[in-house]
Amino acid sequence: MTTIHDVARHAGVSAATVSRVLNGHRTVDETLAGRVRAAAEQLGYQPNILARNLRKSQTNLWAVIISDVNNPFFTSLVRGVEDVAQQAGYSVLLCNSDENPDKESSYVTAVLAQQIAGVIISPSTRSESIAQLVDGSRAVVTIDREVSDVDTDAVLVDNERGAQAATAHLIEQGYSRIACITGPNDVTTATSRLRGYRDALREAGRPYDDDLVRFSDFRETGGKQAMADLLDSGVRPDAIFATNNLMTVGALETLAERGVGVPDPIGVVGFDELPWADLVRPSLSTVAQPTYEVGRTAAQLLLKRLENPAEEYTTITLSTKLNVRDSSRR
Amino acid sequence: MTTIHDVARHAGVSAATVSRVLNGHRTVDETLAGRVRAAAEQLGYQPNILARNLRKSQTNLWAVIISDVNNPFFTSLVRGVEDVAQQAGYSVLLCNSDENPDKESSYVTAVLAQQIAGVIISPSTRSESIAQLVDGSRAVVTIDREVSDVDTDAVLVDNERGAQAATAHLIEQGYSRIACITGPNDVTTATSRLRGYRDALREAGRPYDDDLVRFSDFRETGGKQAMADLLDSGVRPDAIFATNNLMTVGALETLAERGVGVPDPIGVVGFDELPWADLVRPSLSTVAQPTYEVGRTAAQLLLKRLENPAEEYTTITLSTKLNVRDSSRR
DNA sequence: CTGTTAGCGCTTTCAA
DNA sequence: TTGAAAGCGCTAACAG
Repeated sequence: MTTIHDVARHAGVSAATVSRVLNGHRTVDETLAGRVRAAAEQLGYQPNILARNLRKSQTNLWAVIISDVNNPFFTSLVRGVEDVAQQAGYSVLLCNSDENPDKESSYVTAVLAQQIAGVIISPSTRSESIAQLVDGSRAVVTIDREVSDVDTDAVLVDNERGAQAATAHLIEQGYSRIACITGPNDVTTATSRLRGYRDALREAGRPYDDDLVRFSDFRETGGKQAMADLLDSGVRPDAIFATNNLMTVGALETLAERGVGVPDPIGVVGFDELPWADLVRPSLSTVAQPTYEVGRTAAQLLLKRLENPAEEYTTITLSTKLNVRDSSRR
Repeated sequence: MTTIHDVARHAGVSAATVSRVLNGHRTVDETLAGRVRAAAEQLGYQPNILARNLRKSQTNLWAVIISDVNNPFFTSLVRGVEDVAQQAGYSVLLCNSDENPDKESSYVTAVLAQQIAGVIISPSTRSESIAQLVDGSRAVVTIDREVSDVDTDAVLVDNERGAQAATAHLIEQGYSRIACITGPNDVTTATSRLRGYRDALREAGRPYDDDLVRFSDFRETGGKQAMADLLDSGVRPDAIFATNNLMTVGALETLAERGVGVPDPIGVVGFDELPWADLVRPSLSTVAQPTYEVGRTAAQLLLKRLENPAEEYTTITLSTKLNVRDSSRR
């Protein structure tokens, strides 16, 4: 293995100069710099990243902490992060927290121990982990969910507007008893989307009825149960707005099992695009989030933060897009 | 930050002894060991992983090099790897090669430079990258595709049997002009699955007709085009066996666009399970691969290899499962 | 602008 | 069984 000293000897300079040239630090005489670059090239020199890491007490790694790579919402987000990271010379560590605060916290500990440069995290409900990261002076960007108590850069999506558009669309299609299956009420995405739903009802002069709302868990089984419950409880909804992709799937399962027709008698719109929304019959109306863009944007914020740790924190909110398909059109 | 020396001083021993105790090396007097552990506990000592990495010229990182996290086939595989890795104290770097040998090779270079401990890779067609990894004496496990020339541990799936079962099922359902849309003929998964298709025809005493076979690219657009081509070319297939998930989606798109009914007049079976196979109408018959298990198994092989680099190479072949649903039942 | 020097914190010979 | 000491390869403070 060729080291920086080999290059130095070969170029007739000191190791420090080689380091300066290769890292673009300070100004180095062009003649020397040329000799160094030539020597490095000739010897096929590859800097030892581990040594650099130790010296700088920092790795060239990012961690992305999400609840589950199996959720298509996250895969394309991860993809967006990775594309930016790679270009900037960082590698991406993948951490699945499974919405489990303990698992999340154990990853945070690992991140701190590994001296990861930066973290992009979709936080679970507790904010301690985030605080821990910020205290450990890691660059942190939160995505998807808002965190109170702790200041960080953040990339969010306009959940309220998205939910409002979805609900307004159902109203406009003539549905009158629109139910909402949302997530846990301590998760901001769940409450924002519920708020959008309520706003749309109010704007249309429709009553808001608690009986038509179910707080579930953002999981498939939860959506399935909530849907069954809505059908069984006698509230007779004629449309469903489900606030994430997994619960939408669950709701559809119940409807299919019971032989209830979509969009008639029951219309469906789900939050989150699904790769197969166009393929199902009827095709599924969704509120699409720009997931790849969320990942890209978060990565860019992280990059900025690493370059300039003192800068003001930024929150970027991206827009959703309502994709009207057959499941809500009658 | 507390270092190993702090612990040593606090326990009244040398740093070397602390290291030995904490790594379980050699035999250390139980009294001293106890003092060391107590001191470490008390000071909240966390070993500096970066220093250890440098010293050992190796990280506690694994890389998973796949073509694209957006493909559900890979997400659950990655999940399987991560679950094992985390338990064993490794972290997982995610690398999307996009089936692009250059990108793959650039990741391999990065892996070598980062001194990653082990690599799990779904190799593109060229085997140079694998050779490079093996030469660089990284522990390597290949998955999904067979690699000639280079010896590694491997986890495969019984593609031939899976394809055969799918085709036999179509025959049994009374389809007589069964087409096959397969991948590039330099990719082993494509050729194995085609072989299975052919075997099934032969066993049933059916003719094998080149005109009913299309070599495509394992992508959605490729499957879409191949399907269109089959419909337009006058060969009049009455069933389709598509050899991966993305091409199955493409084929279904063409069928939907043209208003061709499934399973009548055309039956469809796809290789690879899809999370929504049950949700589409008609539900989609698939050859399911145990993707999570593939990931788990690969990770376990990697672990073994790291423990004992000299061991014989193993290839583990897992079985597929035919999930018969409505798209192939008439 | 360049070189010397001093570590980063750990593991692992080597000698006791 | 234990400790002293060396050094992994790099960067950055300092001196020239």
